[in-house]
Amino acid sequence: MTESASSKPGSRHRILVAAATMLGENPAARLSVRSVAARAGVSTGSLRHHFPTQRVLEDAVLAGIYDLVAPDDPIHDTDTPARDRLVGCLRQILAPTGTGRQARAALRQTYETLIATEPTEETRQGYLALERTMQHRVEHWLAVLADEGALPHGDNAQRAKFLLTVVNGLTLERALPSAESVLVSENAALFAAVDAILGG
Amino acid sequence: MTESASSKPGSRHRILVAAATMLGENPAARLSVRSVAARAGVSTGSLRHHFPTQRVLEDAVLAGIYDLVAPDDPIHDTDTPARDRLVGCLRQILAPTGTGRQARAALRQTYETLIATEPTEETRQGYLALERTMQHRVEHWLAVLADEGALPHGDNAQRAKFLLTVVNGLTLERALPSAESVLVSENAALFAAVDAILGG
DNA sequence: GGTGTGCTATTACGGTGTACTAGTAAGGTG
DNA sequence: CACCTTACTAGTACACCGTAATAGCACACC
Repeated sequence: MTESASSKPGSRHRILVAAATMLGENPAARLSVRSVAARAGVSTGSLRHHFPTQRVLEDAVLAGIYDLVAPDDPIHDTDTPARDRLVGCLRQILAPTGTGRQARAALRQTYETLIATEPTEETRQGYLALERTMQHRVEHWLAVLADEGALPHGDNAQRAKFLLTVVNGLTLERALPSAESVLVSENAALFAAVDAILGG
Repeated sequence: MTESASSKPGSRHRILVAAATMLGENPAARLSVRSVAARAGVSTGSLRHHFPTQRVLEDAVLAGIYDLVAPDDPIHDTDTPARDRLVGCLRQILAPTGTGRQARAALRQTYETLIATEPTEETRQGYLALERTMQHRVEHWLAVLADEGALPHGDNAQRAKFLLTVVNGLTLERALPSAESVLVSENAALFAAVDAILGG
């Protein structure tokens, strides 16, 4: 879809892929102005022109990381490590939330239908159904990883529940104010959660 | 107990009170080397001699604050295992949320002041201060556990952030409909999160 | 031709944490 | 007394950070 855009060597795009790559290599990377600029082969001034502030850069990376790193369900892409795949899948769940105003709007939806007042039995069942599909989706991913030996056999239901709790926390935090961009800590949280599953 | 120590005008103590005072005046203060050194009337070199790294400084002042405020914190109950203690402490910050209608009311509060509309800068700063307090509290718990060897030394800030993300997820889930009692899966999630920290 | 306009590179400023060196005061030991 | 060791302090220096300001370049448009 960005074929015309990628045909142009636009440095904005290169900056984004550089930052996303760095984050992929090291989830706790700092994405400093100079390091990203150097990686992208541009100068800090150029970077600052496209992304006036660090927050803007990080949010942009966060918004675009899915298209750049996880185009579609990557659970079967055995080229990349299992943990990266699982993190990518979880991001898929987290993606529709968006950031900033969008995240608040998304939370507004669930708040008004489920929390503001005692939900009707119908909406309640609707949410529970959606939650179950999420649960099943995550469990499916875990089953795939377990089949290929990347995950010791165990209570995948409980594991999935834990992962969804983390995702819920990130969803809430996306709508809440934050001192810095959620990008880094969110990435770290996802990897920490996945490592807790895979390593334990 | 430090009466003899406080009788000596030792700069170490002055540094601690300076840092604590700054944190008292503004919970979001940065506690930079130069600022607390200037506040304490010492040089950066002197500060670095007593507190070789910034983390040591922050942990020291955090320990001082919380031991002075809450000396009977369950984190110090060395009779029970570390993971149980940490889970108990996390429960402590999860407790005021309540369950059911109460949890929805609690979430309603934060929703209306922070998410429903773009929050004012004042409320934003207020929330960020509160979040920082939580962060410091969890970091203090982790520092205590690290001191007694139950937790390998590492990036406690990131660990605390992860734990708070899980707590946020649980608070959200407390307000959402759930098929089973939240307490069971909640317990599992807390232990899973704590084990992810302690075991990794 | 001019003249904007978008993009880039360079440089600079103030901030951070940390490392290093020199100097000083105290306290023991010959 | 002299001497050395130790704890402490100050000052400076380094590398990095985010951001702002400036100047140069290419290209479209009138």
